[in-house]
Order: sequence, then structure tokens, then C-alpha cells
Amino acid sequence: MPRYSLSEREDALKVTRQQLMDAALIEFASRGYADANINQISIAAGLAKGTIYNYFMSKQALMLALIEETGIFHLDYIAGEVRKEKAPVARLEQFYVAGFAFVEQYPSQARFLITTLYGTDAVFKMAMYQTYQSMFQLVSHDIIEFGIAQGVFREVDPGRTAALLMTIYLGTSSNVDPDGKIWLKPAEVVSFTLKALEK
Amino acid sequence: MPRYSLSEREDALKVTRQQLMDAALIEFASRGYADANINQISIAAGLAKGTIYNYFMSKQALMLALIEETGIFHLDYIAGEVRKEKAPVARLEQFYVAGFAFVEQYPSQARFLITTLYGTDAVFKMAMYQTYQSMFQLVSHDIIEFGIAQGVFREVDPGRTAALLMTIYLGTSSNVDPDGKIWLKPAEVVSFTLKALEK
Amino acid sequence: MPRYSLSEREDALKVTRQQLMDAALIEFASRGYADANINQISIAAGLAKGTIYNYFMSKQALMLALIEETGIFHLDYIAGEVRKEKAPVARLEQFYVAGFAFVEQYPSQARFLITTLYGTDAVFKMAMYQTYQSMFQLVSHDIIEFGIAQGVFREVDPGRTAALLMTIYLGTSSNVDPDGKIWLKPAEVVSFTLKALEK
Amino acid sequence: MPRYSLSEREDALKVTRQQLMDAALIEFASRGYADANINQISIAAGLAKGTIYNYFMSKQALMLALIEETGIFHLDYIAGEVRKEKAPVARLEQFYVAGFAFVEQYPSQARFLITTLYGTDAVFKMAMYQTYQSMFQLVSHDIIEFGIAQGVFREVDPGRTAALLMTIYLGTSSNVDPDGKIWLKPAEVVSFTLKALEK
DNA sequence: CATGAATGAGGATTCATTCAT
DNA sequence: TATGAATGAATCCTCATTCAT
Repeated sequence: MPRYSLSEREDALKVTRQQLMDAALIEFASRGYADANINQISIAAGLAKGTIYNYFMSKQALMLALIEETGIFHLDYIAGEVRKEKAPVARLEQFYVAGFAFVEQYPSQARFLITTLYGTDAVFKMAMYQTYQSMFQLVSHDIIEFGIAQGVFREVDPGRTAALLMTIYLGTSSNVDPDGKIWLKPAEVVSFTLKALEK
Repeated sequence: MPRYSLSEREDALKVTRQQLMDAALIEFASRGYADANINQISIAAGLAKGTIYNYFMSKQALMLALIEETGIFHLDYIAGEVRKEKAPVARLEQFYVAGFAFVEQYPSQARFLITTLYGTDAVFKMAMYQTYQSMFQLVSHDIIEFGIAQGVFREVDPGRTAALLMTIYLGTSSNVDPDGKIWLKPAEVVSFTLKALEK
Repeated sequence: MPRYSLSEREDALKVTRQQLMDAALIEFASRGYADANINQISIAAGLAKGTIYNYFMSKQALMLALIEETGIFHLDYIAGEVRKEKAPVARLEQFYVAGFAFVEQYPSQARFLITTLYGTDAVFKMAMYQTYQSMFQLVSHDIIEFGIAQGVFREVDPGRTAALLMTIYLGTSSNVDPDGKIWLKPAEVVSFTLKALEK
Repeated sequence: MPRYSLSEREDALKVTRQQLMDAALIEFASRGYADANINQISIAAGLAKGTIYNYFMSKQALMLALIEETGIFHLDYIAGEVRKEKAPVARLEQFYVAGFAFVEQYPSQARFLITTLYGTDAVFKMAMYQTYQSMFQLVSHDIIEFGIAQGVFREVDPGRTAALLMTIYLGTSSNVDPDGKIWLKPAEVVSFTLKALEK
């Protein structure tokens, strides 16, 4: 039970802000930042055009807020599943299993993150990189170094191999058919990467 | 003597068209399709704004022409190097070596292809997929099936593994620092994938 | 004991209203009516945006109220000083001395009046003219006609000369350097106009 | 006969640009810069909305171009008339006669200049001041100093008196009735100022 | 074919005003 | 009465495209 519950007013603000971010995510994910329409986002959120500017300074600020929120959400989703496992191999498995599950459960979020990461806007990419430092740490330290220490993985360079494993995740994540199913199965990717890492 | 020699007029047309495509590639690669500016492309090509419409029906048609040309160029570059090699392992190695070399030698082309492939425009992605059917064939048939037949690769599913190897290539290709250098070395990626494929 | 004492409630209303007018004056004076921002006025007055509409029907009504208040304030300031003097020449002198003193003591008010008077809005100009009828009377009757009657001024047309003297005042008043100092000294203007009026 | 006549193309550009400036002058003069509507200007010029941006970078750039053009036009008009006269008194007379004639012949230009000069925009005022340096020189040097040297004017400070005479001109110029007639006659102002300046 | 002036739909953003609390 | 979130008309500006020369 929270000591100081938010007032109804503050709650309503949070709700409206979230409605806007939800609508914006869909719009950015499906049309890309440049083609996304602020008016359309407002309408989808059930609000008037101008309201968006009561919550975000600009289209760019809205985008940056979304990058941070969605990136953290993505990260927490995967890190939570990975850290539940105690063995390195199981963690690697969970990285892809949870990662692919995220893509199928939150297709717009995944699409948003991928298109932003592989897009042309330097400001947005920088924001993505900062958010993904933690995921890099997760893979590099909590999976690879951990596995090497436990003697179950070869003595690879943790950082460079983490980059490769993340790249494989992000790349495969973006190969989805129209209804959001990833072409490859996590088991296939896990099997491939484990083979590459095992002693 | 060539059967149908191009007249000087036809040559000049080809040159102008190529100047436009070269300029467009740079613009699309650096700003993305939506933010690319037709006027800027014309200026960079040393021509007037309207001229572009004598060669391409629309901005979209120019983009589609570029996707095809650049995709084929990319494919030929890699396929040429790969097919020079006669052993499966050497071919896999060449796939990444030549692939990475392409990215460093033609950074705009690489950036253009990657951003288009991971972008939001369905028409452009479809055009990319068609172009990349051949690269998929190359990896699936001329490398993986070939290697399995020769007994040097495990009995993996050729198609699904080809998708994975291409994804690894495209993903690592897009992780470049500001001056166009790829973070990972081809040798690292080759070593990783070979380990995963070897018997 | 005042016949109708204001209740504390009525006092508070007056205070709030005056805070709004003070803030509005600054905003209108520095940015002009069209660029003035209602929200900024509210903030400067320490109130919320909506409150302004409890006191004024609209931005225009606020402006009109300010024109009247500030115009009367300006007029009273000058008329008070002028009528203290009993000789026509001294009155003319006081007109410019007090007029210039007003500009330096109340720069925002002066700037507000000048920009409104020389602006493009017909409604506001009309309001200004009405307010300035009294100042016109002051100059025309209490200075010029008075001076002619006393035989110290030439027999000029009082009305047209009053218009000229007021124009000189308003024009010179608006030539201020960045810290609000008027370029010309009252003594210079007085000397000039006296020379023009003396017999 | 000009040695190199402008091509028809260049002529057409000049004409269109002038149409835009003419329409903009009317709009700025009647509504003020902030309320002026770019779309309305284009329509009044018989052109489409976007065309204006082929000639001027922005609304502000259009305004600055107008300030310069109109200021120089105003100055040339008056200076031409003044310098025709050879005697100081006749020059002073012409300053007001031509000045008032300008206001009646070009009411929009006059209104534009006055409202800009007495407005709140610092950038525009600075542009006005630069343009009016020449008019200040004209009055200060070619009228006042000239008159003092000839012994027909008192030994006043030329600069400060020039400021006063210009202020009188600009102030009286802006007191026009709805059909553009100035309230005061040039003869009245001339008579007043001559009286103030004569020995 | 090359040109570049003209077009006008489209889009981000501002802000006076309203109104439920 | 005070508040400030919501509104949506209004506006500047962009830019792909057209077309007369």
C-alpha cells in the first residue's frame, strides 16, 4: 500500500500522457518518425491536436520520451526473464526466448525500437544506444562472462561476442511476417549460438 | 562490333540518369527516404529540380530504381567473391569478408540498403526482398547445402540457417562507427559461425 | 467613516485585478498586443491562465481596460503638474517636464501608450483618442488659449497648435535609448516650442 | 538606353517580386507585422501561398526587404525635393511639404514606416534606424547646419534639432483621418518650426 | 531534354478561450 | 473564485510535382 497515493488529478494526467504515448508508439512504429502525423496521434488517443503539446514540447521530445520508455520496458522484460535463470546456458536460452516473446507480445514496441535503431536520425540512435547499454551489460556480463567463468563457454571476448549476440537478436527480431510472427524459432537461434559458444 | 551500339545521345541520357541515381543514393542514405529532398538531389547531381522527372516518374520510382540497382550491385559484389572460392568453408569466409568489404568500400550503398530493409515502408521492403532472393539462394545453396553435401557442415536446415547467416551479416554491417568502420571483424564473425556450423 | 466601505472580499478582487493589469501592461508594452501572451501575463501575475477570464471578457477587453486606466493615469500625472503652475509659460514648461518625467518614471506605461497610439488597431486607437481628449483640452485651453489671453503667446489656432505640441511630446517621448532615457531634454523642447509661440 | 537590357526572364522575376512586395506592404501597413497573413499577401499578389518563399526566406526577411526598399524610397522622395531648393528656409519648407505629400501620395508606405518605427520589434527598429541615418543627415547637415552657416537660423545644436524636426514630421505624419489626410497642414508646421529657428 | 517558377496540399506548432473541478 | 487541461482554428513554412519556355 503506497504511503501517499496519487491524487485523482495526478492520475488523470498520467493516464492522458500514457494514452498519447501509446498512440504515438503505434504511429511511429507503423509509419516511421518522419511520416508520423501528430494530428493522427492525438485523434488515436481520443484527444485534440493541441493537447499533445501540453505533455511534450515537440514531436522530437515525444519521440525521445518513447525511446526511453520503450527501451527500458524492453530491457526490463528481457532482463527479468534472464536473471530468473541461474545457469549460463539457461540464461542464453532465456535471452532469445524472452526476446522473441517480447516481439510477439509487443509487436509495435519491437518494430518501433528496431526501425529507430536502424534508422538515419543520429539523435534518436544516440538515445537508443544509451538505453541499450544495460542490455549490453546483461549479455556481456551476466551471460557470457558468467558462462566463461563457469567453464561452459569458450574463452571468447565478452564485449564483442555480446555485440554479436545482440545483433543476432535484433536482426532476427525484425524478420517477421505480416502478422508479427518471427521467421526463426528461438530454439534454432539458441542452438546455433550455443554451438558457437560451447567448449 | 557491337550489334546495337548506343548513340551518343543515348549515352548522355545514361550518364545523366546515373548522376541522378548517385546523388539520390547519398541523399536517401544520409537522411532517409521521407526526409530526402528532391531539390537537393538535383543540385548534387548538377541539374535542375525538374530534370529528375524526365528520368523518374516520382520520388518513389527513383527510390525503387535505386533499390534494384544497389541491391543487384551488392549481390554481384558478394556473389562474385564467394563463387571464386571452391570450398564451403572458404565460401562462408568470403561471404563475410566480401560483405564487410562492401560496407567499407561503399558505405552509402550499405547504409541505404540497411535503412531501407529495416524501415517502415512496405513497398520498399518488398522490393528489397525480391532483390535479396538471389543472395538468399547464394547462402542457402552455394554455401550451406554445398557444405553439408561435402560433409563439412552439420545437417542444418539450409533455408533457415541461410536466413540466420544473412541476418548476422546485415545486422553486424549496420553497426558502424562514424567513419564507416564496422565494429566487428569478419574473422570474428566467421569464426563464430563456423563453430556453429562445423560437425 | 466612508459611506460604503469595501468588504475584504471586494478588496481582494481589486488587488487580483490590478495584479493582472500590471502584468498585462508589461507584456503588452514589451511585445505588442498581437504577440502578447495571455499565459505569460497570468504567470507574471502569479495566477493561473483561466483566472484572467474571471476579470476580463477577452484579451481585447483587457487591452481596452488598460488603455483607459493607463491613459487616465498619464493624463492625471501631467495635468496635475501643469495646473500647479499659474503662468502660461511655466505651464508649457511643466507639460514637457512632467511629460518626460512620466516616461522615465513609468517606461512601460509610456511605451504601451505610444505603441498603441501609433499601432494599426483601429479599435485601440479610438480608445486612445477618447482618453486623450482631456489632454488635448489641457494643452489647447489651459496652456495655449490661456497664454494668448494673457498676451504671452502669438495668436495661433489653439486646437491645431495643441495637436502639434502633443505630437512633439509623443514623438520625442518614444525616442528613448535602451535604458529608457529620452534622447532630447525637456529644456530643449521647451525652448524650441516657446520660441515658436512667443510674440 | 541601358547597355545590357535585362532578359525577359529576369524582368518577370522582378515583376513577381515587386508584386509580392506591393501586396506585403499593404498587408503589413494595414494589419501590422504580427497580424499580417502570408497567405493573404500571396493571394493579393495573384500568386499561390508557396511562391512567396521562392523570393523571401521567411516572413521576417520579407519585412526587412520592405523596410529597406520603402525607407529608401521615402528618403529619396524627400531628399530629391529638398535638394532642389537652394535656400535653407526653402529647404525646410520642402522637407515638410514633400514629407506630407509623400504621406498623402503613398499612404500605405507612410503607415508602414510609422508603425514599424513606433512598434515593439527591436530587429525592425534597428533596420529602420539604419535606413533613416541618411534622412537625419539631410536635415542635420543640408538644412540646419546650412541655415546656420547662412546666418538665417539660430545657432542651435544641429543634431538634436534635426532629431526634433524629424520627430515632428513623423509624429504629424501619423495623425491622419480615415481617408489619409494629415490633420495639420505643412504650412502650419513650417511656420511653427521656422519661428522656432529664426534668429 | 533541361529549366526553375509556380503550385497547394500537408504538417508542426501556437495560443486565446472554455469549462469541469 | 481559481485552476489548468483540453480544445481547434489559425498560421508559417516545406516540398513533391507540374508545366511553360
